Amino acid sequence: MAEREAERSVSQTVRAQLALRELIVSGGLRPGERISELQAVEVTGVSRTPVRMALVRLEEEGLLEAIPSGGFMVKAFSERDILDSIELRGTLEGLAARFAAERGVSSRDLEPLKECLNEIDGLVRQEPISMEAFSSYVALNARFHALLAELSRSPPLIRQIDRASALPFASPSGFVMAQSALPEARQILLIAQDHHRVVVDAIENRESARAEAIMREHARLAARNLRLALRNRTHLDLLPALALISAG
Amino acid sequence: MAEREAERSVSQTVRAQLALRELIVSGGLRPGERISELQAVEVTGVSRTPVRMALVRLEEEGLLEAIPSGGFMVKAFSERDILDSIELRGTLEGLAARFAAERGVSSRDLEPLKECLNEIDGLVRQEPISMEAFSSYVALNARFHALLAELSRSPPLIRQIDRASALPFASPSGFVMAQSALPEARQILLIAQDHHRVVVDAIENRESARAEAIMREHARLAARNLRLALRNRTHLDLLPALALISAG
DNA sequence: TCCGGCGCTAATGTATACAGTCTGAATTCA
DNA sequence: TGAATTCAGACTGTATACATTAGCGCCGGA
Repeated sequence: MAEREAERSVSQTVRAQLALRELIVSGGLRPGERISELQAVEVTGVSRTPVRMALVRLEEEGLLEAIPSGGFMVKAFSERDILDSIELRGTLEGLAARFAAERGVSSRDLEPLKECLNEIDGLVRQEPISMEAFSSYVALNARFHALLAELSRSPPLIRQIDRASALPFASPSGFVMAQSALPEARQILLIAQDHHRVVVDAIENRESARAEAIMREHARLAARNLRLALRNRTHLDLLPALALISAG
Repeated sequence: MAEREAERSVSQTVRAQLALRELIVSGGLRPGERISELQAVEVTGVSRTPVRMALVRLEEEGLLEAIPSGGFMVKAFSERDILDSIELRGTLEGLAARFAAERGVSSRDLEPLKECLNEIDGLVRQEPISMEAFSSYVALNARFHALLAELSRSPPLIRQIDRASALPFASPSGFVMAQSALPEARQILLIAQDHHRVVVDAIENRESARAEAIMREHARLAARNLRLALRNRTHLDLLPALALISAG
């Protein structure tokens, strides 16, 4: 073993999990397609035991589905599933925002959030948003949402949001980048950024109801945009990617 | 192998998972206590491989926590964690109720819910509620909440509710039964049952906002009762049990 | 030609052997 | 006497061998 000397620090299980997740979200395996252990062994380069562990974790994560007769397949999501997931996440994040506002946060805690906001501002200011900028936006947006969840100071809620976010919003694939060329993209991003700003303001002023409402609205906007996007391009393959951009 | 001929139908992994979960929620292992694989092997009677799978699943489920240096320990929950979990579940169930109301359900779909309601009615009618009746109530209440989640027709949401419900509400242990003797128990059950009735009515009449609001209120009542109960008896060991009764 | 049964192959589920590492204690030196 | 270092034990992480089962194709009969 130890064929690859680099990055031997992390466990084989984690490496397998990352590799398989990447394979799934990048579209290397079609939804509904079976994923055999030996196949996974070849892909990841580790033994069957860590591969199995990774598969179990990915199942719990929601990316895989157990086949009754044994083994796993890539989980397939309907359009409705993804729309629901967006609203679900919005609801959870609304609760997180409410908790943050109710519990009260110091301005010191809000600092990272505001930094994030400013960085995003710098990105969306560009007129046609470059693919690189859009890529950065995706990362920053994820960071903002993660920070917001943390602000709730509720481990159970943070955990749940993590679970809810993991799935249909996973892939920063090529499809996503392609979306950045759309003329509406910048508009969506500007509105989403406005939502971000409002929620920070609401939390700062302890307006819990407003904080919760805006995050729900944020999700509703995302869902609406996804629905619109689906009118134009009906490739189901694009769903995860579209969900990502729509989730703003 | 096959030392126990009975129940060879289910896989070793599932058996191990059930046995270990029972061990944890029944209090056989204290929160924070480490659970070694060999120990688990002795308890479950299966080999290390299925035991490991079960441990990973239980970690993803939230009952266990990974120790950085390796292995797992029983997860410890603070009072705040449990209160948050109750509110979290209420929020998710509120969304489920809203989905059900928005999407519209046939009276045929509501039939099982109403049956459940009637059965609970029969139980709470008794003046001092017997331990057996209370035990039945716990089961029926869980059934009601599961049915409600199903009514949302949203697999992602159902899954999430399942996850949120699993944890601090797990153990139907002896402690729970002891609670049934409390004089306030019946009052709590009656109010909770009223909530149940209202949500079914709201869904039937497509009042989505009302359906959502009542489930949130339901959770808030539960949280308040738990807080009150904690004033009297401050044993942290009782938390899961108290959460269960308070979750009504 | 079609249907059914039988056998094979391959993949999963399980068990166990092996290696690396962390913990804890005991011993030794300052 | 205290602290540090080393050694031993155990436990996890990993790899692989074994068994069982499900799926699938082929062959034979109607």
